[in-house]
Amino acid sequence: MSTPEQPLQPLNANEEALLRELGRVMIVLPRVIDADMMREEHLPLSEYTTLMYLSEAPNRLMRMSELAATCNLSLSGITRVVTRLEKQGLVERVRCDEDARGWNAVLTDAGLARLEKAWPAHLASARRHVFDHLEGTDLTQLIHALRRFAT
Amino acid sequence: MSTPEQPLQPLNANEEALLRELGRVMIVLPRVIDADMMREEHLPLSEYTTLMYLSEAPNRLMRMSELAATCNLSLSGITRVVTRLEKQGLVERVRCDEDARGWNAVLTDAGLARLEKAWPAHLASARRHVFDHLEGTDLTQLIHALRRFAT
DNA sequence: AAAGAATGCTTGCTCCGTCAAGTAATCCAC
DNA sequence: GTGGATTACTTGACGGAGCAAGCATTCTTT
Repeated sequence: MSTPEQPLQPLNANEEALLRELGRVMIVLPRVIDADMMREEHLPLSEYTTLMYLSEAPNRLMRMSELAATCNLSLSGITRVVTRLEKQGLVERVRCDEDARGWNAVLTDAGLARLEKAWPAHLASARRHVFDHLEGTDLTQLIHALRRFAT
Repeated sequence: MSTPEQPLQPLNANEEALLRELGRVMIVLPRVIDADMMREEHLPLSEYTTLMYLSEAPNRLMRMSELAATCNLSLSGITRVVTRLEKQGLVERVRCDEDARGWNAVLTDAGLARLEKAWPAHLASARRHVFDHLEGTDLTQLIHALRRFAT
């Protein structure tokens, strides 16, 4: 390549290998976990995750925008997830007291029950695809690295 | 929960944290790298990856099914990527000599040039979102763990 | 050598998530 | 306190990726 360019060091062999594995995992892992959840619980991973974060919020309630950020979804994305969950009676939308522009998504009792029914499948999937392969890995170090990715 | 169930140990705090970070990275990392590639090169990550793997194949040529597996795409997914690349003149489809059902995707000279133009953007993105945050991480250990995920 | 099974790839359909534009409510300047 | 900007969320249009059905070719059996 003959064009002038910034001094970018190429990757070494280890970095190259990491990048390719990361590419694979990024694509495949969400797919297989979602497939597990669909097969065993007919609950997409996105909906499971949303229920999970809602269940941990005070009063099982979160503003839409807050929920979107927590779930790593766009605002329109969370609108659609919540609409689907609402149709199943698992969450409700209630207007926000202090700001009538805002909406809270609230986890219903049915939603909590659904989550409690579904979590073993999610846990099993996570074990199967992730934790069963972590022997000899320093978790703390790994978490620390992941936490800074894509920020 | 009162239903009988398999003895699933819940996750400890570290595992819980890892799972959530992994959830975030799986979702966000492909998105930001793709966004970088689009902004700087108008080349989606899926197309870049496809060109890259093709460039490394003998004769810059691969069977569709082989390419799909390598790129972690479904067969129909790779059909569509290759069709888009073909429209841009970056790859060609040529019938497979030894089996007329099969097709090879071949990287054209234009495709190779496109790849060489684009890779600095990809490398920079990978550095920015991944490698710049790996200080103090044992790469070999990490690669080894990732390689076994979702298999 | 002809018919039926299997293989390799493509196409039709659908889902899911993004972006951009739209709507409704609030904040701010004056 | 009224008009214009800003904010919170929703909706419409779009695109990417998967599955299942379809089409063409090859293999297998007799």
